[in-house]
Amino acid sequence: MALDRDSLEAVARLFGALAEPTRLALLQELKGGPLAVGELVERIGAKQANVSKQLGALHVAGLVARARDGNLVRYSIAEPMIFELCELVCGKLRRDAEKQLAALGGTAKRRR
Amino acid sequence: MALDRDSLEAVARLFGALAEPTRLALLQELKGGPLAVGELVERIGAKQANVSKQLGALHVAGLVARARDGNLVRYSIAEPMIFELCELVCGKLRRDAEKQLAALGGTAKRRR
DNA sequence: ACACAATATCGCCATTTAGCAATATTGCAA
DNA sequence: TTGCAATATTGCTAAATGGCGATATTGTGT
Repeated sequence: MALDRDSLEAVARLFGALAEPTRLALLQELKGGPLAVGELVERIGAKQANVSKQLGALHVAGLVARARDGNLVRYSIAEPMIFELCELVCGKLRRDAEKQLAALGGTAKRRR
Repeated sequence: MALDRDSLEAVARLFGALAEPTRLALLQELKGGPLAVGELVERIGAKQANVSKQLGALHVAGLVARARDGNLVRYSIAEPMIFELCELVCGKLRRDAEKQLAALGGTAKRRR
């Protein structure tokens, strides 16, 4: 079935939330379990203000959940689906890289 | 395994290519088979210049292939994977919409 | 009350980008 | 060649956005 303009915009917004390296890095860290903002700041080496902002964007998109825990705020993955998304994309990138290698005369690559 | 900064940027670029309603509309039309630029212009009701531009973006991202056919240029899907991506996203949006409905007291929804 | 730590928000700047009109390119036919 | 149709590109403007420093908010102690 064909999606109407509004649905396409909603899909685009969701993809847009995944279209930034910093946000992807945050999601990657959260894959291991909930983390507080400060821990995320240390791990990805970005400024606190920006980490907070990007977490806010992920939260608005419904991809992460927030939970106050005393003085800190713990974020967690709200949509495990995003890892399937990333796997699909990584698969394409791997295929592209292998093609590139082959075109440059790399050693034969295994096909599974 | 954790992706490095460059890989995250590559993934982000790919998601970015899917983060625009017009480009999603183009891909949706191409799902039915290859189409020339003019046909796409008619179907999605956008200006020719913009359609050409967005098709170029999709091509750079490696999502569509172009083939000259006489005086026209036919585009086609180069990565069927994108439809799995969209299906995952649409699934989430449907779940969200159902939740919203339930919260507002909508009729009971079937669980599969 | 106070001080302090963790997080969020604000104002700003620089970059990116969708859309547009106009123009350039490309290929076909006469 | 000339003319015409299909597509691409260019120059532009307006809007969105990532990152920054500074500041505001919130919660926990004392």
